[in-house]
Amino acid sequence: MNLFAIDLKAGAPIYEQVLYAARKAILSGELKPGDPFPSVREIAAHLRINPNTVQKALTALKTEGLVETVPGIGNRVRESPEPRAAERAALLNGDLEALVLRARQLRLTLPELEAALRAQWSRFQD
Amino acid sequence: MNLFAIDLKAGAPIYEQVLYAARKAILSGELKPGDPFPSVREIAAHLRINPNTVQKALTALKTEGLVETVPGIGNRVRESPEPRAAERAALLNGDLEALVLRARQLRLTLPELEAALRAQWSRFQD
DNA sequence: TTACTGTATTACGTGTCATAATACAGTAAA
DNA sequence: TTTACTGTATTATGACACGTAATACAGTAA
Repeated sequence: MNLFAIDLKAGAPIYEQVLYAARKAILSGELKPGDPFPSVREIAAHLRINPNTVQKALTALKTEGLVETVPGIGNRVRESPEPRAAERAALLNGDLEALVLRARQLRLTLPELEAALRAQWSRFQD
Repeated sequence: MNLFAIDLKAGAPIYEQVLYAARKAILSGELKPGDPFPSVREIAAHLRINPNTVQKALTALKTEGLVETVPGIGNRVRESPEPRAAERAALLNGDLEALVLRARQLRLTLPELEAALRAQWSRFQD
């Protein structure tokens, strides 16, 4: 099974790091809709962490609609679901405000920030 | 004493919310360098939280260089310190990547995201 | 039947968060 | 000097999240 890349670091919960790496792999196109998604026990063995910790991340992935489970078989990557307006608003208000705040604190200019944004954007498939 | 606006919500540690609100007040220009910064006990009484929780946020503000303490007198807003290159890189790589990832998940377009970024940017003083 | 899947449950240890109650040093004003 | 503010430090306690551990059960495939 193709295991997406994860390198665990201190400072954030393990299950969140697994969740983030899986999101990144799916949304960047590394894993495509219909592709098999690694099993709980496989990921756990590879990262040498507890299967329960992996399952916590998997539950979140299914809630987000990025992964679906075929009972008795395993998981696979889903077609991306329709986003919800409320989540869009939360990103555009809260998360962006926090980002701008930090950028201001670091004395970045708007052009610098925009350039960095576009650079990150281009790292994903369309 | 002028108390900056804070409305506590569930989901995030209280001291982080106090820290964020203080950062926002200072970086947005609501509180200017040289202005007195509210005392630990004053903020604690206003928000009806424990003074120790406020002090935790204050310690972080001093570490960031946004606030300084005059012993026996109180706190005041500092001149913003020089940003560190490492922190800039962390924002431009890690934080921006996470933002772009979420925006992609919500199927935002790059122009939409850029427009929202500029809108948030304009909410602060230059 | 055997060996994989996901899922659920209970228990334990650890650390963070928040509160609480004090205590101490520095400064200003009555 | 006394009083009343500042920030700071310490210790204790309770609630909760996180991670691990050990099982158990149902569904599917070879």
